[in-house]
Amino acid sequence: MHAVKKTIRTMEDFSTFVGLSRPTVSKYFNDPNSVRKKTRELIEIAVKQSGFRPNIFAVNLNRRRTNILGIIIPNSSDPFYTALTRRIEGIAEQAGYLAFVLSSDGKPELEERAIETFKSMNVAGSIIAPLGVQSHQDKLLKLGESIPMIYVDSPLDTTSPFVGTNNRQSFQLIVDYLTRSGDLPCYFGMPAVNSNAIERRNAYVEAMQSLKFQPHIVEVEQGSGWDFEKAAFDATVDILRKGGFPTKTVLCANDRVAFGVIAAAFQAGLKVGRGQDCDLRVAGHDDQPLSRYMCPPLTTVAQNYNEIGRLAAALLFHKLGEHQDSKFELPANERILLNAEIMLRTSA
Amino acid sequence: MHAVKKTIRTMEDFSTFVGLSRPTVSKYFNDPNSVRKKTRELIEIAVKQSGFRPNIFAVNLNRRRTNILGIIIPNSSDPFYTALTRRIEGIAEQAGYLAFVLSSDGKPELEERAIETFKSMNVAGSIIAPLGVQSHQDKLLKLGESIPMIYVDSPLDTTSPFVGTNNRQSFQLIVDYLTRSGDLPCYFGMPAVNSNAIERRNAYVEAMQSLKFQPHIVEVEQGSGWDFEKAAFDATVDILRKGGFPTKTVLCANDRVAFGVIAAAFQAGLKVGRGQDCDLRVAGHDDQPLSRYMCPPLTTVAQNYNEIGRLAAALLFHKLGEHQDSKFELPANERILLNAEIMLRTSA
DNA sequence: GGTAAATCTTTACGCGCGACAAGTTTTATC
DNA sequence: GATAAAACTTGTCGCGCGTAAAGATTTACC
Repeated sequence: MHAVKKTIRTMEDFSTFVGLSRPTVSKYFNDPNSVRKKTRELIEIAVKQSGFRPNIFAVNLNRRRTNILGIIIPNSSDPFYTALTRRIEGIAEQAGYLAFVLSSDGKPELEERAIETFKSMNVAGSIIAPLGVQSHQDKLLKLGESIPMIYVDSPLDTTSPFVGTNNRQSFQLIVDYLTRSGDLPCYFGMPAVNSNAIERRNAYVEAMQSLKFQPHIVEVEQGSGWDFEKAAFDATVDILRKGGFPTKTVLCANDRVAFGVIAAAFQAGLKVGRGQDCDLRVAGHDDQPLSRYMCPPLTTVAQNYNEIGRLAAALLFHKLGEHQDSKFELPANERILLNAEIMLRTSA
Repeated sequence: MHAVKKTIRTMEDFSTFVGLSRPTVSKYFNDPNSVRKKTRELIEIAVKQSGFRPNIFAVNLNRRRTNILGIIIPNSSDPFYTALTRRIEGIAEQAGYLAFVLSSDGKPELEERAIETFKSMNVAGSIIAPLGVQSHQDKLLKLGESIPMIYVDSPLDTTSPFVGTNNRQSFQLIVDYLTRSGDLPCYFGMPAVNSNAIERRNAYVEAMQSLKFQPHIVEVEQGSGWDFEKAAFDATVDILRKGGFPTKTVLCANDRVAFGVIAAAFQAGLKVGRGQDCDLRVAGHDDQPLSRYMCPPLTTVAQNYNEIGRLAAALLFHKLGEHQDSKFELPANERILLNAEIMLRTSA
């Protein structure tokens, strides 16, 4: 702390500082285990002292494969995607990769720009929550020819590697519960921002039919983008003015839709919940962080975003040929559907 | 679409494809206006056809200043920060910069890592929402010596460039309203994750005293990190069990705290709102996207995150010597406190 | 049409590091 | 202590592009 060294900028500077040759230091940064233990400790101490980190651009310019992972999510304000992202970021960092997150913000042109940015960065691999039918399928598939890509949340097509929630299972679960415990659920959709919108709708219908019940669908206005709460709120206000929902139980395509429905119901003076004195039951899907703090706490189905993130990363690393910890058991195939877990609270 | 050209990878390839020399093309990518209109159009057409983008690493390796901006936020799941981030990302992109967002996730060591990552990327400038007292002040200030840094949300110290909300004004506003319209507000704090925790507390006390009222502070348990809702929920459950709040109006340090309070009050059978039949008024601060969909809709003070983002970016670009649009009026000094706007809804 | 200015081309260097080859020193093994 | 293997050093090349200098060509203007 008393001697101010000449500023160490390059790996050259750093290597003379440590008293080693640059290639040796370079080897260390590429794989710490590729140098002798004594050398490794020497370098590690010097790193702490000097705070040196190799220049990211120089490292990745002249490398077969960069250490950058590209992540694209459709909405950066949705806690589900941010939580998923954080999980992947953490795993990536542990494996020595840097996760670069871009949001397509619901807009296909931004998704395209993100793809091009990743191309210009020569990312090693990519994890993408696509915009669905509006996605630049061709561009994504083309990028997928040169680098491994994993899709999450909603599949791009029927063949690309995918990790997400089994909507059929999750809706079976919640429909089962709702039909057993009260009024038949009608289904309140979400804007068709990705394939989940259609899939969940179908999953609901299927679940109802398997129980020999008549499905009831409440169509939500399209074109409202990712502001689910507002779309659902406005639609519910409208529905309540026109006589109410077809049944006294509303199963929403996701929690954010449920937030809008509950807010509108509350403001219309309706009491939401499963009590005797309640007017409406509302259930969601996803288990957002705030769902348990709703009034009433939202009954929903929890997507296992931790597992989705972990498996997507595992799948990606597998394709990158990374030797993972043995605890990272490899998924059997490349299309993984995780089961969801029902979260019984008091809204339904 | 019929002729498949030889794959264009480098700027060299691209320049022969366009029929220009590489330095000219290079000039174009650095500043499209530095080449003749005719040439510019030529290149632009070729870019569309080929989808070529210069390799980011090569570009930034040999440049006085990179085109990367580093952004650090303390919590990637908080809609306030993600909204702020999106705003900055958009402005950065328009100016030809790439915004790289990292989250310190409330942990000082992650904040330090983020700083080091940005150093190794040689970022042109940085916008940071610091962790406050726990921040690596020394590292941040040291980084600030070599590149321009702007702080947002909560100041690092008393001298560094800063853009944020004027807590004194905003709390004056809400305290004024609350005292005028009903019971005196007590103050429900937030975990001391940054300097806002202290500042807002003081702002409340000051506002109360200026009105000759006795301030009442409800201390919140520390050490709960960024899970504000849970901390507030648990604390409220405890408080209600022990006889309730000191007054019948609770002014929360932020909306997420208010969510927790409202949820706990609801589950305790209390009615929240400003009606005659209500047991408790609850007000927040920030105006989160979900606040208007709470039950009841949350009365709060809106931080102008759009302006915070815009001004932080403007300040940064100014320091980078970028010539901005004239509509970007330059802030007079480097510490900008924005006024907040009260959002009267029905919770208080 | 002549001249200067603007714009382009050609040529060359180097950013910081990965990668590889060839030579030298250290470590492990018996 | 001899021998081979492991680990290191020295030296060199090139990734794709920014940048600068010097010369060739085009444009603008009277």
